Amino acid sequence: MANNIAEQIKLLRRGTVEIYTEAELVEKLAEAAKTGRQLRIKLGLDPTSPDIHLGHTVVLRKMRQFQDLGHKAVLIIGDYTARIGDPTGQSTTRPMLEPAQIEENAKTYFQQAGKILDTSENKLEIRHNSEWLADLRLADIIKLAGNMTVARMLERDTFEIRYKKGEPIGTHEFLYPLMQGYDSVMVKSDVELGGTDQTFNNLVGRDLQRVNGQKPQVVITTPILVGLDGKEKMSKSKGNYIGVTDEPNNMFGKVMSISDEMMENYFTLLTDVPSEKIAELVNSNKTHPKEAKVLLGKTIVSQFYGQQSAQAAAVEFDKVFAQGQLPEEIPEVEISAEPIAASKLLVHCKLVSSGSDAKRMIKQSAASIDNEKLNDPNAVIIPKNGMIVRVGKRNFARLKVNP
RNA sequence: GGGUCGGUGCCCGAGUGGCCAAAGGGGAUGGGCUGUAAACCCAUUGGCGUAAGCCUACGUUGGUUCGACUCCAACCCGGCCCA
Repeated sequence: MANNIAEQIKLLRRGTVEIYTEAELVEKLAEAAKTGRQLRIKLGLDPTSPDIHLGHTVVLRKMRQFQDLGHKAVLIIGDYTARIGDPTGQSTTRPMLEPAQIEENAKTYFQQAGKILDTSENKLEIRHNSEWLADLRLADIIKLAGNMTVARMLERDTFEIRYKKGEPIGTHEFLYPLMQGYDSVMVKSDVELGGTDQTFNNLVGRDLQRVNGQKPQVVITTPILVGLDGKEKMSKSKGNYIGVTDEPNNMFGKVMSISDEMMENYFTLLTDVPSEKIAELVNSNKTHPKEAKVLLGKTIVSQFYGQQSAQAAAVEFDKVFAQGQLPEEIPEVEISAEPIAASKLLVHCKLVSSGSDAKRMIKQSAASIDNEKLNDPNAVIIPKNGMIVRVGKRNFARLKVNP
């Protein structure tokens, strides 16, 4: 690994928005190099939604870089926070979670995060914040709260925006940044990573550490990855995400659907392709955008499934979408040999959400059987083995007739 | 606690007794153009029913009315102002 501090900084700086402060980071890295002490790199995670997507991997990849430089990842499971119901999600309060559910989620999370992180024992430490938060008494909490002013709290942009818009802000919401900051104190973190949406919370950690006589952590913020729609942040609930457990073909296809403008961002944040190379790839005079995107797709898929699967996904994609051929694998649907109305058949194959939807699709001539367009929802179909039912470009079903 | 405004379909938002499954926009889906890109264009967007039509839906519960998303009452939730 790079021993040169300047090189380390260059590496760590890629794909970050801000480092508070870089000078302090240099100092810590230098000290670590000199004394051999591992830096403690903190990352808080929310155990309410276990499945992780590429948006999460941005910060996880940054964590991995620190690990590769010899430092220790300290993951904090916000189990206590989750038990109360974390309101950080801008508007609505999240539901409280049972401890068992939290553990379940955390397990899934680690399974998935392990695809990015180094999970060897001396590189990873996992803590639950209930460990110290559960024991705090009211007096402790009030004292903690005394470290923060209301004006300061309102600087936080989500609060500021909501306050100006007249949206409710629960008093307890002021406690979350304090709790997270307190986590930093308790694990003696040297560096905290997080998306830009966590900036405020993480900076509070610095304040609290200072108050508690610790050297303040360096806060590194990473960009929020834009989702497939090109507008909003990638999130499961918005459905604009690429999950790390998505099948290779699906993953590749999703990458192919992003807009050209997003490629540079994805290359920078989700791959190790050197920036000079990226510049060439996103310059449409030098590289055809589609070619660049295929490379992007392959690179991303191979991180999770290896070169071979990535290549296969690219081939399959070309076959199905560029050439309009049938995909390799078509879900098989069992059905009885009874004659059935076309619209019902689509419902049976789960290619549409309802009978009405089926009728709509047929009316728009979006549905076909064995490549023949359907035009009458009531047409009677006699199911035959191997019949291919299709709706739109990408929804297929192959019939399997039960005698 | 008092006053006041408001709660509508996935989201935003119009509607203020029948013409309302509810304007408009966003999103989503299907199609066109393409590189399953963007932009743009067209269409669709509660469920059931072959259809006529029926059912469910406008915070909750009751009421007025031939008829309510629209009026009344109570309740629940939220904003703002006052204390």
